[in-house]
Amino acid sequence: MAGQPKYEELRMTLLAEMAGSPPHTPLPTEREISARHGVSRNTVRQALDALEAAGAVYRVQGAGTFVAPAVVSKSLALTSFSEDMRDRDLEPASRLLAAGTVRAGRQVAGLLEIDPEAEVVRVSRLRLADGAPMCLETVHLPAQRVPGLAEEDLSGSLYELLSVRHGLEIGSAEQIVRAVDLAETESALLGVPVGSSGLRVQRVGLDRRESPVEATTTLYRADRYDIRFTVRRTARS
Amino acid sequence: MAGQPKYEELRMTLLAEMAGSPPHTPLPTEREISARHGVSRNTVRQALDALEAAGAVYRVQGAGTFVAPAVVSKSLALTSFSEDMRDRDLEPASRLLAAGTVRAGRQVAGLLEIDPEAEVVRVSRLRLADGAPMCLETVHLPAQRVPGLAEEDLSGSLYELLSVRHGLEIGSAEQIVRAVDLAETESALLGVPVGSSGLRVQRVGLDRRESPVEATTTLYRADRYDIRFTVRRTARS
DNA sequence: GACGATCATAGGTACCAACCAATATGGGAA
DNA sequence: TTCCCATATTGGTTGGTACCTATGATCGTC
Repeated sequence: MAGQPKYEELRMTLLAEMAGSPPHTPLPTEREISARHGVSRNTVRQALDALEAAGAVYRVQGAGTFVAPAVVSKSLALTSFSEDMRDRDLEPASRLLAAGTVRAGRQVAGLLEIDPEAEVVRVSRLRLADGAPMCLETVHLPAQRVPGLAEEDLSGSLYELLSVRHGLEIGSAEQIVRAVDLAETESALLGVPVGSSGLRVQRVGLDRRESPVEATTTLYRADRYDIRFTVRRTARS
Repeated sequence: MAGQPKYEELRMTLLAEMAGSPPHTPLPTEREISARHGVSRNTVRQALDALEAAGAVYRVQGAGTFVAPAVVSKSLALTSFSEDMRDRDLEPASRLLAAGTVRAGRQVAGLLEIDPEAEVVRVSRLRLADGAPMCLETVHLPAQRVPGLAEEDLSGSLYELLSVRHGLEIGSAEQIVRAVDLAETESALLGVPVGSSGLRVQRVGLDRRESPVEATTTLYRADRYDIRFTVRRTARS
């Protein structure tokens, strides 16, 4: 049984040590952390790189590394609905609306990079948070890669099911976010007035090799859901 | 004047070399790149790290590094409206609606972490793309940090103005995205039917020290604008 | 007291060397 | 022919070292 990398362990340790400190508190210097924890400075920098990327610390050359101010928004990560809701201190649940196998069709086929005539499993679910409707979710997966999925228990985390039962790991996803006017049936299912707006998130999940595994359209209630994230200046290509 | 780091130069070189290759084409091994370009493997890995983060390549341990499939969505970056529109091949423009100095008030003061009684510069602009309305933007900045801003030329890029004239560099920003129902005046300004939905992006721009510099609320037309980005699985904290 | 040069110290870049872990492949066994 | 396993190869992790550059406090000068 292998442990996790040292920089990962160090990252956790530093995160724990920082927990109580007020913002802008300086961390020990890289060289000091290196000496104190008995690891090389490379390893320390790897840990700090991760913390910086996560927005937990900021670094200023010549000055030091500092605890970042507590932020409202966490960094954007690829999470399942279940994880997402738990992060928001809400209890996730699910109501299956439909599940079955259909022909892909042009649009879905394009997203999944398969033949339009190929079969896909389509699963529609109403997802609840603390018992109240939060969003409508329709997932498409190539039937070939998930045999028997439509007959399995679809009340929980789909990502987990894909991982455990079918060996599919989603490593990244492309998302397109739009505001939309909800249709009548959609408002009814979500329990909001007709004419309300919603947040539509279209996602294509990719495996480690950047090959499409799932295409999902999620329609969130505008009054209960928002998307929070941090963006950073990057080198212009 | 110093040149750029080697890994940055190497990143550009690799990006150029990859340009014509079809997806999933393997790159040379790290050791080979290292030898061929006369740099250490660490430097190669730094360059590849950047390319991977940008979604240009993907790596599989034991297999190699490969050109990532062309993606619809670019990685999410901190861009100004002007940059954003040019990325979408639209011509940005601006119509100043209002500019002046007011007391911060509780909400804005909270976002900017200043005293509610302190003065802030408020600038409201209607932003156009290819001549048609795209969004309504209202910016708040601490008056103390941007003396005389309200009297300057506000038709172009605000970020550039802040950088050049006031030495303020926005290094990162926190954003909250919601779908909203547009108010009457808003729909009128944006030129969309009453009752349309819009995408509201609330942003707090931070400088290098993670200290708030600007608070902006932008209201996009739902029919012309979407947000595209890639998310990756990260270690759970 | 105000200002500017000096310098210790912080993070940033770059190099080398070694070993670990996942992978793909080819050769040998069934 | 098929399957499995040893193994070479790839990226991943860790250690160590040296030097560069930005920062900020110190100290001297005006």
